[in-house]
Amino acid sequence: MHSQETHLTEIEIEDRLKQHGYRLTAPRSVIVEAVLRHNRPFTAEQLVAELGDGPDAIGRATVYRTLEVLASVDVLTRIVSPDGHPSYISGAPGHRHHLLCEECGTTVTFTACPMNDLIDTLATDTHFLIKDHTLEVFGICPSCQESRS
Amino acid sequence: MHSQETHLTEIEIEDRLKQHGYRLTAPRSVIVEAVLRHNRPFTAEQLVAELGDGPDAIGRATVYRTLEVLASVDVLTRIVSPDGHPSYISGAPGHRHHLLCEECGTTVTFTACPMNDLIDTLATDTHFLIKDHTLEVFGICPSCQESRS
DNA sequence: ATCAGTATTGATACATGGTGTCAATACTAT
DNA sequence: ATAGTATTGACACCATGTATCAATACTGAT
Ligand SMILES: [Mn+2]
Ligand SMILES: [Mn+2]
Ligand SMILES: [Zn+2]
Ligand SMILES: [Zn+2]
Repeated sequence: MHSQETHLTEIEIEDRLKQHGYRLTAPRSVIVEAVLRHNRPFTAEQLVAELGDGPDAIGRATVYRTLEVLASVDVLTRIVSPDGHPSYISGAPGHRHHLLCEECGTTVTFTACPMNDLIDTLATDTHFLIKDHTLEVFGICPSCQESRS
Repeated sequence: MHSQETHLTEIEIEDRLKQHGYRLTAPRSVIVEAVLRHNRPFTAEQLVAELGDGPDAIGRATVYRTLEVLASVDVLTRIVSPDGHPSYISGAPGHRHHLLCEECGTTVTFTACPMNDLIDTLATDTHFLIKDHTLEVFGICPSCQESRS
């Protein structure tokens, strides 16, 4: 099966931060909660807008830094769309790719990676040392297909 | 074979522009020549720096617009690296992907696309209408591997 | 519980990369 | 040669992200 609904809980994520040597702070908790409220890709600016106002406002820089941290700990994937606008998708740690709806942002995560064979071929053919790859798939989700016709 | 050295000539590119209804202008010719001088990924700003000075300086906006045009005509691939910085790679039109050296930018273009099978599976599994995909591979080229040890 | 050391925060200023406007100019088809 | 329109480029502007740095808040050790 491709789809994979598993998300870590807030506590699991905060443990993970600690395990990686990060401190547990109030702003980070707030950001983690906000991240978990999203089940679609969101931008850093969206989060800034959500959290950057009111009495316990969180600074723009902190939001950006924390998103980086969460990505480095692998509970967040930073995905750069072809038009160059980066967005974040939360999910369980591990190698994963995404199928995104271009209209509404609905995301299907899949862990099947078709690259393994190709990588071997490329390595022997080119003598490159392969380190990494990006792979994202774009389309229209069933619901958006309907509301089109 | 994966590697594919084919590049269009300046004249072929300009014909292609005409065929797509674009006018042939002096700035565009200059930009096409500049693009063809690069055999590695380059950024828009690099080109602005190369062409934005001197007597026949080309405006920043024109450089950006022309790169867009060339990409839309498929003689240029705009590739957004994971850190979000876009760069351009010239090449012959058609479906293609790239293997890039993270150190020196050396690029191997390949037309073998491992996505076809996966796309079918994803489509039947998720009922998405698949439109597009991005796939880029990163590594270290043989020459840069040597100069490391 | 207190403390010292240090990671983190957030205000601010700055940098980068890219876009919208619009009058002037240059193509191109006729 | 001309008319019509695509293109140019100066300019101002915006959006996204980063460096700095003094103030604050964690954390582990005592
Ligand atoms: Mn993969
Ligand atoms: Mn492909
Ligand atoms: Zn949709
Ligand atoms: Zn290299």
